[in-house]
Amino acid sequence: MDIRYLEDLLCSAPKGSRSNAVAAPSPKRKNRPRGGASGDNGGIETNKRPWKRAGAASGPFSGLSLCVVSQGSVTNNTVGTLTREFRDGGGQVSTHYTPGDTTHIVADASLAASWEKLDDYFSGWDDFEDVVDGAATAGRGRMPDGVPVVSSEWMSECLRRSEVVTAEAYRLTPPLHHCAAPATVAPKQQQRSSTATTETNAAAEGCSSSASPAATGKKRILTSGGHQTTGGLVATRNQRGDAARGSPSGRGAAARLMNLEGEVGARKPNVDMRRVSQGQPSSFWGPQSPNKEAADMLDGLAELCATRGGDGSVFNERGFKSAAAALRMLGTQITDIEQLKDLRKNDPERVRGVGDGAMKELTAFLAEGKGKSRAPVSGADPPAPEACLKLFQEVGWVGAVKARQLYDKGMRSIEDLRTSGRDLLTEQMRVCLNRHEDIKQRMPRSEAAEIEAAVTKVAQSICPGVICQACGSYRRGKSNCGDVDVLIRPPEGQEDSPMFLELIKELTETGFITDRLAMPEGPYTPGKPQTFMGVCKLPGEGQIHRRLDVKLYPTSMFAFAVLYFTGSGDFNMNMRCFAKSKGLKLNDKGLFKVDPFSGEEVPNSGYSCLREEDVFSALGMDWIEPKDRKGVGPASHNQQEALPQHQAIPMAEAGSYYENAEQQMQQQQQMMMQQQAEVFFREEDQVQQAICLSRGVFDASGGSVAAAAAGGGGAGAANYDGSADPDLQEALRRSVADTRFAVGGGEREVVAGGSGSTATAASSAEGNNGVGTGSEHSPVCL
DNA sequence: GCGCAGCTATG
DNA sequence: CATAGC
DNA sequence: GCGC
Ligand SMILES: O=c1ccn([C@H]2C[C@H](O)[C@@H](COP(=O)(O)OP(=O)(O)OP(=O)(O)O)O2)c(=O)[nH]1
Ligand SMILES: [Mg+2]
Repeated sequence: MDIRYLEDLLCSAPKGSRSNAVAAPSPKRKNRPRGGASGDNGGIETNKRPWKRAGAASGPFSGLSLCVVSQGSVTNNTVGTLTREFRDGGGQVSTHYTPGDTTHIVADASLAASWEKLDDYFSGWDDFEDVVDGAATAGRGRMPDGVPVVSSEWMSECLRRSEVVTAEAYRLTPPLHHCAAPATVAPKQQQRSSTATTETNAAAEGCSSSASPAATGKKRILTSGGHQTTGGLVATRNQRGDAARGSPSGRGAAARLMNLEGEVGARKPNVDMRRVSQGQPSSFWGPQSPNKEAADMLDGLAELCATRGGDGSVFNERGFKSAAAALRMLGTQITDIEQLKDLRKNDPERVRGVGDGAMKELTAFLAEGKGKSRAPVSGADPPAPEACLKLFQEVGWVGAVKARQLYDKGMRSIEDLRTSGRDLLTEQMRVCLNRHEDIKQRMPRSEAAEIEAAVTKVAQSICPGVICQACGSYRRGKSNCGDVDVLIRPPEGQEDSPMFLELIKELTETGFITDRLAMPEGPYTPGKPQTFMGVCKLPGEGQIHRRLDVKLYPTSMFAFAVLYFTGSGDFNMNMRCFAKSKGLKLNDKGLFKVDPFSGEEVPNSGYSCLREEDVFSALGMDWIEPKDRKGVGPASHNQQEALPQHQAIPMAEAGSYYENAEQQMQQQQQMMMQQQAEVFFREEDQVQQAICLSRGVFDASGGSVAAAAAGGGGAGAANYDGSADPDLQEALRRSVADTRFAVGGGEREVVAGGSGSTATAASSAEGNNGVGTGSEHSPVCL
């Protein structure tokens, strides 16, 4: 792939004459593959060191005195975590720079990328005096000399190897011809318009931190609004490597756990178990990864793949994205392709996602003097074709193919489409074109709430007892939403009412719904989910059109539907992949067994889950808050032993397959227990624990790997051979504990029954009112 | 060389 | 079936 | 395109 395409794409400026041509970037991004981790920022990173409880002062780090320069709450971010670990290892860590004493300065993510910033940091220290417990008054003005300034990766590495690693490789490079410090936002005011093009999780107060114990105490975060680049430090190449790759001889419970994990890891290197929802590594370094430019370049290529479309483009897009994400995760700046080659050879884990394709692009990129912005080639009069394609695709329902057709017919701008292209478009495209200026904007969260309420009101008037819930980015707590995704559940027993069509009709007649993009097909079948997609507008002056999706599901599917519709898309992909690796199929209607021979869904094998939580449990997963449902990296990165990648198992090999499965069972069970224990004991998992406890779930799981699982809905279950079935399935279910999700306390109260069976006593009545699942918005146990 | 989530509506 | 979107 |  030629980089010049990218240049064309990126550099073509908005045309003066043609008002609508090549406009500002729009949020629209469709038809993507699974994302290689996008830009979310997540939570709490955890990690344990073997010497944890060992007496301090004599660890591997005695004699070191670090000055940690961090932005955000140090106690809460990962630097904080690293700090504690480091102290446990005998090192000294403070936020003060003490000439003559300080041996290393550690800069956190937010400061690592720019020397100037770091310098500012030292001069502006006063502003940060509430960081930790010190009126930090350090070397004002200039950067101290002689003391190495390193990225926090250095700390991670030291901790990982439990020895003092040379600082060289982690030194932050001073000269740094200053890669774009783009009108850098002062750390203090990071406010952003609520209708920005990027969503943040800034319902933060409401739904996030509630559970982070360390946060409560003293420090408040610097930024007022949500989004702090929370010094959210992590042991970058996160824990997995650290833990499994068994560090030194461990002691203590924690260490034991880790070693056990290591054993498992011996067979399956990737037993991270903790990641997933939480820390979103890709943005770990925030908007200022040392490799931002290179990563952006790769992301640009990804985008380019998408706009050009074609066979496999979806996967190309994903590929570039994951390479970009990997690069962003690197704490050290790559200035020479050789550095990457080394990493790929010596520490492949850290650069997972960067393959030959990306290497090729990076070679070219680095060669041509990175800082130097790529030739501002185009921007010329004939708009770059790619730019046009991209522009057209910002209109709903116009994809790569249609965009090219339009281009071939001479269209060059939105305006062209409006004046002479209308009859080239489908009805859906016409609607989206009409409303384009409105629809392309994201709406503030509050407006999404109003829209939800508007729908709810009418729905309830038509069908008392109905439940409506906005899902999607709204339920994930985002501060702005691209559309509103409303889910509807009629009261049980009324699944056959025509309320859905009535609702749409009513909303249309009142003028709330202005356009229809898609409606359920044909003759309507009771008990079947129904979907409306369209455009709506709240009454009143100054309101603009918004995309609205409404879906109705019967009660038996509702939990699955909520899970699906809450997303994120990446999260769904990962979770479904995980389910698949266990021989199951998860979709918006249920969780089913899959016949390993045919690859088909086993009839009547659906698990009965009335609440979202039941679905997590059924998969052996710990609950994940909606706000944390981000999905980490492509599932392919975790695929390692995902059993039959899905090909049906040939009859001939069935025997050995079963044997294998059976064998695995024992050790798998053990593994399960370990994990349970891990979750139970690991203090960093207080969050999860708290949630579990509050849900009254823990009692049910006390080690009992029991129950559940078993034959799905008796009937159609084992139709490919009753023999080893439940066991096989059990084995399948347990066999893959991959890194996508923390696999926790067994099956708990879920029951795998025929789809009909009203799931077991839905244990805790409250269920959802834990931390911010958006419970305040959820009228029902989800 | 294979698989990459799983599904719906439109034309 | 291909395309686009959730 | 990436991992296996
Ligand atoms: O490829 C996809 C796209 C979406 N979804 C699910 C998850 C997603 O959260 C939900 C709603 O889709 P939407 O496109 O509205 O995404 P969102 O998460 O709500 O973000 P936005 O704020 O852009 O609407 O549908 C998927 O499972 N797969
Ligand atoms: Mg949405």
